[in-house]
Amino acid sequence: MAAAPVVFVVDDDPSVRKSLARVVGAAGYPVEVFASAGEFLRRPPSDGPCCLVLDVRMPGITGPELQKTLAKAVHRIPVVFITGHGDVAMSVTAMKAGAQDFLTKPFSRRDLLAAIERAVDKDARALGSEARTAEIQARVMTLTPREREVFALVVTGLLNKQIASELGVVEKTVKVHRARVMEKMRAGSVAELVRLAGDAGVVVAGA
Amino acid sequence: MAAAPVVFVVDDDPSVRKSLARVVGAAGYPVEVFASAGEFLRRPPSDGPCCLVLDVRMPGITGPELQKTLAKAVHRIPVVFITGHGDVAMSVTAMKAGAQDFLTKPFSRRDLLAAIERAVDKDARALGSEARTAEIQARVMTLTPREREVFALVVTGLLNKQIASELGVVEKTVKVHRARVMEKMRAGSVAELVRLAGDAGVVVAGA
DNA sequence: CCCCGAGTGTCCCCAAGGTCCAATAGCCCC
DNA sequence: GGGGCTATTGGACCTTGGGGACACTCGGGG
Repeated sequence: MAAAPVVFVVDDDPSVRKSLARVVGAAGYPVEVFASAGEFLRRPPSDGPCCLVLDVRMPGITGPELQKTLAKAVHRIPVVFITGHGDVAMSVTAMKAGAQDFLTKPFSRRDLLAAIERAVDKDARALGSEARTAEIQARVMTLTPREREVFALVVTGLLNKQIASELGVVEKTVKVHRARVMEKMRAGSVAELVRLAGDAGVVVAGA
Repeated sequence: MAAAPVVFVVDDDPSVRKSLARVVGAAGYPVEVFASAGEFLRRPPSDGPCCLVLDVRMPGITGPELQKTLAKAVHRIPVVFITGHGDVAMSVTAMKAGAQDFLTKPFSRRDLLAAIERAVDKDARALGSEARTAEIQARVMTLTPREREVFALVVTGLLNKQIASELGVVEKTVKVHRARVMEKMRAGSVAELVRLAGDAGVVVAGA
């Protein structure tokens, strides 16, 4: 059922594009090639697992610039750099910026495919946890403002009466909100609720 | 109160060692220099924040080999590589293995000190969360086997009676163990307990 | 005017947790 | 071998906290 991971190739050299598309395609990946960073950016973001094989030196937007642009957008996508004229400083910068790999030509297709597999695996995992987080966030969105407040206080471990005085209401009211929170968040227990809050990226204040 | 971050330097070239020690020392870091990886490994592991400035090419154990050795041991320490003859493949391998930075000679002292600061900051943060995890693990160690079982089942959100039937005992017994768990783990609420379990690295099964 | 978010009250039930007490089994030390 | 200690188990009793059911109020927006 899992969508096949897509490999995007961005390189200004037509012969390199063709060669890469052939090698990667032969390994069983759907491939999409782009002649420039701008062309790639105009493409709607992928929703499935994917990775980006990116040339460093290109006219217009360069590889590292594209990497930076993608990082600034939410656009999570693992990058495998390829280059003919790499230097150490460039590779280190790219790796520190989160690149998955950095290959210098000539590289073996084994190395390339290994890098792609690593990148694609990583993306699939990231996608999974991201989907989970999004699902939880969606549930949080269904909460009313007041319910959200109660939610936050419940997961810190406060008693209903403490939450009540914190919010300046009576305990009964807290119970009502609390019950709605449990229902909307689909949590069967406080333990589950706490774990949901954690996975939603919420860092509890009063630790 | 925080112990000053220590910078370890491992380089086989005496003049490089001397020069590095001077530059790093002038920046205010306590410095310890070693002429070989083996010499560094004989040193008792640092307990405070630190980082390792490591030459790549050395007779005997090389820089990357030392990095690998340290990674295999629990020995968390950020590595900043320096080298005179770096190539891209080497730098990429080192970065993928978790190096913080990879500088090629000649590098400015600004670059070196920036890399060291980054590395040391990272280590300080890692040290903090590690200390917290260790503290929690220590509390878990004070639990009896039975208490640990109850602990695990409580953080999954089960009711006392469910835990009881799971363990083949009556509810009362579970309450007793549960109370001891809360006390020994110093948790004031189930929410806190769940967060402690998470921070202890425990992944709950029945998610 | 009706719906929704928010707040509140009253009963009632069940879950959690504490107190006092007690028994059994394994272990270490003298 | 006896005494003390810990882990584990269990019972009776009581208090507090959590949560469901049902009813009612109030203000704002469509």
